[in-house]
Amino acid sequence: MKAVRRAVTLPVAFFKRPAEVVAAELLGMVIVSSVGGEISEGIIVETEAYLGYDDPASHGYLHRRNARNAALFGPPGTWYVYLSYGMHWCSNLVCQEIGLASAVLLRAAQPVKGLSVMRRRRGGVPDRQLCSGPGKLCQALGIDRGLDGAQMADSQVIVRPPQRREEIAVTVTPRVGITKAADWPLRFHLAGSPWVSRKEKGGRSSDLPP
DNA sequence: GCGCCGATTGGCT
DNA sequence: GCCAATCGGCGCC
Repeated sequence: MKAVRRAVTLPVAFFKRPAEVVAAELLGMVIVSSVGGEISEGIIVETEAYLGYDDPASHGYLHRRNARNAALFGPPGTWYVYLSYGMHWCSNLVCQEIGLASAVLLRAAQPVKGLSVMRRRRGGVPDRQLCSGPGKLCQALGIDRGLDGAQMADSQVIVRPPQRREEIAVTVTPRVGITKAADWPLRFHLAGSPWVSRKEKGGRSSDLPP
């Protein structure tokens, strides 16, 4: 009898590190959704780091905790999903340690599998825009509040390393759509990727070891 | 291609 | 009231 191939996902230890490290290393990894029994999958091309209670742009700034952001204060590897502007879901993975309120926001992905599912969920927009933003990514992958608070490895949406790790170039820019600490360079994306949420306008490129 | 603006919900001042 | 880790449509250059 053949050995069953177990789904390989990231260990909790991966998330037990500073959010900016996790954010950079998530680039090039694969996000796999089986929500609703339908597989859809993409390569993560854009992320943002939120550092925790010291970060004015973090929902957990100054330990501000409420019913909505409780998952952000959970253990590393926890999904934190919240509603933005009353209509878009945004997905984060908690980093570092319990209570720090540090996380990485998934901002964009390159669709690679389940394109028809994504197109249906996204209402037939051009493929380039299926996952080119945090709200779009959630809609394409079927992510909503149902994922909030789940441990990633036990959930219907997991992240795994790519089949083979290629050398990638990461560009760092300020974060998007925030007003506080808006100049902190904590947004990361694959250099030159056409699948990101907005065009590059400057930013520093650097090579990441394989 | 770029910038402005409305939609819509919930938590906070 | 006011604001927000957004999106898509519209007007204008």
